[in-house]
Amino acid sequence: MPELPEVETVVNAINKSLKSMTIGKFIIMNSKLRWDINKNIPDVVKNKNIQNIYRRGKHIILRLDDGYLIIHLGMTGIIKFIGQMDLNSIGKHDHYEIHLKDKTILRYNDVRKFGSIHWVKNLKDHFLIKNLGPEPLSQEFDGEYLKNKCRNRNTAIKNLIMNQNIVVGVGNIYACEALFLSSIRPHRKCKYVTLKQCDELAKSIKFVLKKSIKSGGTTLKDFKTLDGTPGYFKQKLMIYGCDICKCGTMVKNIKLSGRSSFYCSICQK
DNA sequence: CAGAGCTCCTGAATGC
DNA sequence: TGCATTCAGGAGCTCT
Repeated sequence: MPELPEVETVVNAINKSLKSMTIGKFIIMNSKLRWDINKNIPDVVKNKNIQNIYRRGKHIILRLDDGYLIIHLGMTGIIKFIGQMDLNSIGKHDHYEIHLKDKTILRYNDVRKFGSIHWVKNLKDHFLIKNLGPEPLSQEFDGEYLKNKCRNRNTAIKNLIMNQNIVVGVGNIYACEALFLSSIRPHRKCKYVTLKQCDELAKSIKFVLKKSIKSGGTTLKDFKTLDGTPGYFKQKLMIYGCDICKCGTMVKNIKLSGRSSFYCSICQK
């Protein structure tokens, strides 16, 4: 499931092939995603140059001459390079293709249809972008920032760090891992989390994300050479999906806002 | 406003 | 073997 590191990996993987290239055509095979793909996109992006490709939170942003494409991978979205020969075999879950003038073809596949693509003139005002919190790897995001957001809040700390309006890019897995590393229980109420703990938590979030980006980088090669095989990096997770903590205690799994939340009742307070 | 729960979707895993 | 049920999860939306 794509969280920030996976999106970063994808952006890195497609950056070289797309930057400064021109879109030849955009083909919609199946417009049904989280939001229906706007039928105007093929016309609007035709012959446009891709000036820049970058990540904002979990969104992939393609900056074109006069607007932006905002791509979200949802849960199961995959962008792969395909060859001319693959054009004949359109899979059940293939949704759209971007054909560049130089014959490079990108195809978007999404089994669960939680992903999306939007065309927008003004990025900052778009509803998916305008309320996003700071990037977790930025200086702005630190213990003090977190502590301020925690004040007077009754919700669980795990909900807070997964809230994209507070900080972007932290999904369920990394939230669990970061809380484990900073010895805080996922259901601890925000208002009871101390500044010291917020410090630890902010550091842990940066740590797990950086580590994953690094190991995501190793799948970058696979991503390209294997021609689209999903490059989910396999990282050793300390707590998510584990049965037993490194301390020997049984790992607990509770539901928070419908999400599986793994923690160790001994190591986390 | 804050926060909990619902919802979209499909395939894998589990139950009888 | 096979049908039915449960679950996973990003995040906007609805309701309290």
